[in-house]
Amino acid sequence: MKVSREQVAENRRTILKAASRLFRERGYESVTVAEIMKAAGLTHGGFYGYFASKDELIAGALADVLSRRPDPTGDLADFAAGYLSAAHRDNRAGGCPTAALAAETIRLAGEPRTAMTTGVKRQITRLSRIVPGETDVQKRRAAIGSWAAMVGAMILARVSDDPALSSEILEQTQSWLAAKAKDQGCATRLGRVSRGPSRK
Amino acid sequence: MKVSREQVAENRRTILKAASRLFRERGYESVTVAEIMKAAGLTHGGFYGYFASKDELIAGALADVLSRRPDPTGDLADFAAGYLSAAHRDNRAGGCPTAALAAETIRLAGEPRTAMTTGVKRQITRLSRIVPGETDVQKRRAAIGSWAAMVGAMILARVSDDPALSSEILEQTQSWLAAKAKDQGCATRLGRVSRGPSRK
DNA sequence: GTTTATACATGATGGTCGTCATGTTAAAAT
DNA sequence: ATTTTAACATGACGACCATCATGTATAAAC
Repeated sequence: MKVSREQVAENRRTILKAASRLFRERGYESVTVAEIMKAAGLTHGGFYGYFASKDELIAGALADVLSRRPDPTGDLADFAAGYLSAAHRDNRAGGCPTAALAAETIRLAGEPRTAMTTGVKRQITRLSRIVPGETDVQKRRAAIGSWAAMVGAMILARVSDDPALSSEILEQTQSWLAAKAKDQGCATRLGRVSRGPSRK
Repeated sequence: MKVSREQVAENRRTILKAASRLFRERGYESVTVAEIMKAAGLTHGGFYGYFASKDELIAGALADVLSRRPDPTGDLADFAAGYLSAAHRDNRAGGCPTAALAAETIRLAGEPRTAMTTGVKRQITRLSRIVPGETDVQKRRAAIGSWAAMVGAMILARVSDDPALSSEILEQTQSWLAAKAKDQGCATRLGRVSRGPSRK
């Protein structure tokens, strides 16, 4: 049975969304085409009317979810509090695609890698607008470091099967980022980082 | 043909080592038992004389490689310089098992998760000995934050198919960690982080 | 030296999954 | 209203892979 044009467009969006959620939750490989189509309310055979291959779906789903990522608002502490929350940790399917999929995407080439790279660039640019710092160079550095710390902390918290450790990673990384932000101001005010007390 | 006792012990080590390298390079799922055995110089049928299943091999290989991780020496800047190097980025198979496998291990239960959790705990403990800070609480926080940042930066650098961005992530995260370490000293010297200049 | 136990090679098996061929039905086009 | 087109359901195909059964040759035990 043929369906309407709008239905087709909606089906495509539904497939992309279902794929993105399943991939974030279980990775690219263990999720099957049949499963994605079932989650989208269709049967597996119809898949190839929408995508030429599973690889193409991966590229499409990744580009889609990354392009829809909301612009961070507020200051870095606000953003970090939301990102490094237990709710986010426990919501892989609906959470940050970078934390969920970057490590797997390393082994892919072409479109998925490029899509993820674009996502990293954009996130760095956006974060540099909200991190503290006096020069653009400083802000970009802080954006890169903070983003790496948040993504890394989320992965470490998720992999830890000790709940106390998992929470500690989220909380302490947040405090550490906050402390770093304040110190950054302090150090620059003193006239340069290099004037800080020397360590061995 | 039966082989000597020592040969058996060596074969087991060879299998674990080959598995660990292949897993770090290509992930748990896409690596086949036959491939691991071939890399170990054996045929696939013999595998089940050593391990009851591929899952058991995953647990064994992960525990093995994590337990052999060298203790960080020198100060944090030294460690970060080695960790956040282009050589490490380009050597997944021989590099940090956390950066390569933590994200995949999230989806596993039981022994592999526990092994990875133990690895995270140990690394935090070890890093807290070399990070700057005046109290144990501060040092542990810095160890957690720095470890998260290093693991996250390595993943982001590896996934970036733009070489300039990839290098920038490694270099700037390193500078950022160094600046943070110095500031941390500065801030505490000033008598508490909370006395830093207030931001909005 | 003979016997026994076992590590491993070879090959088979069953299940899973990506992909595709075909048929059917309903939307578009005329 | 009729024709045409296209979306999707059903089912099949072929490849891949984890696991296991069997045979064999050699180390270990006696």
